Parts: sequence; structure tokens; C-alpha cells
Amino acid sequence: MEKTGKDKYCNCLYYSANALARMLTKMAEDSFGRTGLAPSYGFLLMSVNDKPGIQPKELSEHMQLTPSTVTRLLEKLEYKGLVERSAVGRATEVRPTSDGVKLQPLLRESWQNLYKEYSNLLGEDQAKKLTKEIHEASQLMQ
Amino acid sequence: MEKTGKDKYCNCLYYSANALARMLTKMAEDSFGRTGLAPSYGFLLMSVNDKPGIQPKELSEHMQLTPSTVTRLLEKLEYKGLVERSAVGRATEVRPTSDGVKLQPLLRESWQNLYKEYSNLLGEDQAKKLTKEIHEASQLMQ
DNA sequence: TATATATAATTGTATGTACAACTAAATAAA
DNA sequence: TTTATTTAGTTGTACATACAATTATATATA
Repeated sequence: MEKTGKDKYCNCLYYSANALARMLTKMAEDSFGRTGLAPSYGFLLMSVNDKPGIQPKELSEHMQLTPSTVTRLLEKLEYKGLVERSAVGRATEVRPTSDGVKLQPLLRESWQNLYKEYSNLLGEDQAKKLTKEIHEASQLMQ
Repeated sequence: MEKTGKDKYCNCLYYSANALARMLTKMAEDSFGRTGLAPSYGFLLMSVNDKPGIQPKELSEHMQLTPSTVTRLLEKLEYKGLVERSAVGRATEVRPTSDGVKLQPLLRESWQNLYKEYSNLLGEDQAKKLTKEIHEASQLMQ
């Protein structure tokens, strides 16, 4: 029998994973709204605050983003006056400005709210389980 | 104790879901490489082939993409000579061209290969289970 | 029938992400 | 010591996706 459901490709992992990611991204954008930063920037700044002097290389591993993407994100954070970059040999060291440091509590709070929000919808245990399984799957794929 | 692992945010569903989606997208781009189309375009064209005359509205539900995104994808498929759009009242009907039809077997094959590839990495049962759980989660979130 | 509201689709614009090519520095090999 | 290779980072460019605003048609209300 033919499927006539709305989400035609829901048996495809590529499709389902992307659909879920888009929804969570929207949710995260809402949660991080008060910080004035999109979620990726928020996570990046939290990493810089947690380890001042951190290098883009390590940031790209933290975030599983390509180096070029990290450069782009840092450019914008620097433009906004939230981080500073300094060249050290061939490496670059990234540090938060005082404004960047000030934002940290709000960032953590936003992240917490995001967690609460999706945990509310999925149930906390189920959310944790799903996160773990997704993470394990992505370990197997890289 | 401090986490020092590489993927710092792996306990965050937003982060993990996006990381997985990026990997699967790359895998899908490889699988669909021979079609000359990025995966989204491939799925869209498959839907049009499956239901000639389908409207963008329904396509956007099939794919869980916004109408504007679907318009953009269709523009390009039309430019490539793979689909045609015709206005019918306020609606638009989309049909494959003969070139678009010809591509269908290769699209299905590419999709099949994608399935095989991630099933190989995750194990087919685990892949199915994960897909189902992800789909259920995204149902709860929309 | 005339007006208001809702719906389908498109357009301008912005954003996040990546690839390929490149620069510059560090390390290894000759 | 000179040359070759690897590594860190940045830049040009491209692409998928979305939002807000807009157009055009259809439906409902007065």
C-alpha cells in the first residue's frame, strides 16, 4: 500500500535527522534570543570563556565544525567586541573581552532553558536517551 | 571533574542532532553525487516524479521545508530542465520533464545506497531504530 | 454584491556552513 | 643547511535554508 502521510521520507535517517536538527535549531535560536547571539555563536563564546587562549583548532573540535566555519564565527564575535584573537606563531589564541565574559551567565541560562524546553516536550529521560544515541551514532560515522 | 573530551557539547540535543545531520548530509551528497543533484533536490524531484502535478504546498509538507525554500529548490530544478511549473489559480502545479523522469531510477538507487551506507556503519536494526526515535521526537516537537 | 480574511506562492534579504585554494609557520628529510 | 612536507588559520565562493514582506487568488462575512 502507498504511503500518503505528510512526511514521506520519515524512514530516511538523513531526512529525519535534518528535520529534527532544524527544529532544535529554531528552538535554540529562541532560547538564545536574549543573548543577541545565534546558538553557534553562543556555544563558541562559552568555550572561549571556559578556556581563554583556546585555539580555533580546538574550538572546531569542540563544536564539530570545520576550521573555516570557526573562523567565520570568530570574525563576527570579534566584530561584536566579544572576543579577541592574537597570532602566536602559526596558531591563533582566542580570548573573551570583558563584554564577552559578562555574557557568560546569560549564555549558560539560555542553554539551560533550551535543555528544559526540549526535555519538557520529550520527557527528560527520553531526551537524554535520544541525545546519547544520536551522539553514539555520530561517533560511528566520523 | 572537568570534561576534557573533544566534543564538549555532546550532552546537548541541539548540538548532537546538528552534528549528526551534517554528517548524514555529507554522506547523502556523496550518494547523490552521480545524479548531479544535492540530496534535497533529489528528494524533491522524486516526489514530483511520484506525483506529477503536485503543488509546492504539499512538497513542503513532504520535505518539512518552508514554502520559500521549496520555491528556491524548484527554481533550480526548473532551470536545470528537470521540472516545469504551471500556475493554476493561486496554486502551482509541478511536473517532471522527460529528463526529470529519466533521472528517477538513479535517484532511487542513490537513496538506496545512502541507506545501505549508514546501515553498514550503524547496523541496520540500530539505524532503523534510531530513525524511528528521531522521527517520533520531531513529531513531538512540531 | 462588496468587503474582509485566509491561503498559495514568490521575492528580497540574511545567515550558517562548507569546500577549495591559499598563506604562513613548524617540522622532517635531503 | 636547504628543501620538502605537514599543520593552523584565513579567504573567496557557493549553497541550503529561513524570515518578513508582497502578490494574487479564493473563501467567508457584511
